[in-house]
Amino acid sequence: MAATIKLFIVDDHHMVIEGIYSLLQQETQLEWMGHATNADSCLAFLRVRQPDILFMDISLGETSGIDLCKTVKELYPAVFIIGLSTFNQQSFIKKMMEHGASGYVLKNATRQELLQAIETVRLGQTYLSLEAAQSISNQQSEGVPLLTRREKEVLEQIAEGLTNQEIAEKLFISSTTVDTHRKNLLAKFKARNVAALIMIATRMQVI
Amino acid sequence: MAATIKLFIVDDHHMVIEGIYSLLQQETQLEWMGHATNADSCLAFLRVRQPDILFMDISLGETSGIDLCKTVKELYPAVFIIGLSTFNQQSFIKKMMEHGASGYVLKNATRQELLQAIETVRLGQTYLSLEAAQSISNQQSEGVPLLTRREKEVLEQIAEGLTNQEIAEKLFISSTTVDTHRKNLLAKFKARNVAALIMIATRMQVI
DNA sequence: TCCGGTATCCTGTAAAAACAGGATTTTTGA
DNA sequence: TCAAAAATCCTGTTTTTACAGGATACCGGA
Repeated sequence: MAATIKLFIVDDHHMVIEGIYSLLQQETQLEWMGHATNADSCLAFLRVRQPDILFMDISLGETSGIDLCKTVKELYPAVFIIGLSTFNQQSFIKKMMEHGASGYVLKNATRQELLQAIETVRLGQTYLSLEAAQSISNQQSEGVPLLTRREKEVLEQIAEGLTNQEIAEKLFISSTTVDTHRKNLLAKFKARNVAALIMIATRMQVI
Repeated sequence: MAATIKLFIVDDHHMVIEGIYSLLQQETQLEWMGHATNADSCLAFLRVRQPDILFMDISLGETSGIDLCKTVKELYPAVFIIGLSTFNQQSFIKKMMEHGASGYVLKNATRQELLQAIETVRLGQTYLSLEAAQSISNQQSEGVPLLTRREKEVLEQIAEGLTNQEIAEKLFISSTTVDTHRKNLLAKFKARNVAALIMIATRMQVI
């Protein structure tokens, strides 16, 4: 690598901060600018200086990493963000990427993986750790049925626990119409009943 | 402290291992015996040598830290175990304690907290990190309801889309019993119906 | 030993969902 | 503009769930 790459990390777990420091401390081409343990102090730091790459935990106590990711990208588009998480939750990964993250590594990543992620992201490319990549490519889009606007609305209301009658009143349609949509939803998701429907839909991140 | 305290850590996240090493490396009265990234190699190590204190992650990939905790305590009652987790999940903490853990710290613990935990546990007392203690006392309010073994089984089957009758046959019980469990599940999760139940339960990562 | 929690089972009713098999109107994109 | 897709609405029947209000048996911990 040519120039020094400036890094910053925001994570509410000291062990993780120390761990990532420790794993990368020998790399002379990397410069640690510091760390923050919450969204506010991270933003406060960024107002003064910006790193090239920002490691960001997905769950920052109260504030979600997703939100912070969005904010940072709006204010400082040049900062590349790499998500950090112990969860291999594809929904989180997806949302972070949608909000401008450039990459994603799990906290059980090795030194090699971290370096690879930094390299890749710095070039403006996307890095997904192996497990994360698997997780994304596996389920998603494969087998996710295409829902109409109305079907999605009805599905959300069902998930809220409303009955057909209640949904009908809420959406100003007949309960038999709701029933039809329900029927179509079950067919599209190949679900036997509403329990399986909600289960499958949440797994597919439709709701 | 008088004698050297021997430590070992089992955690499947490199960052956490590096982090805890890093946080405690300056303490001369502490001796790191090493680390393991899974239950098997941890047990393999223990067959040869035993630490005074064993830091143990609650989620070790496939194997649960809960199980490992139990096994270790059966084989080596003299080893004090301190649970480690990013989750502030009261049920996990409780289970670990029930299975012989002497303490519990969250992964966002500071150096001081870790030292305090080690000190306390070494004396045979119980150490719960502040947040963990709060979490235990709070419990019900906004937390995940405590499910029994059977309720969890039934919940899983409901999520699969099985009817009461089918679940009954599968678990070799009466369908009215399944109905009772279902009733209790709805009450515990404060759900109006099965749709809301599955929604809430998945959100809480119970299923 | 006794108590509380768990698990089991029951009867009965009302409500809701699931299933079958339609039809009509509205929207929309090639 | 015209067909396809979407959204709307029926009438039924059957199955399942939700809810009410019980009872009994077992087991592990105080």
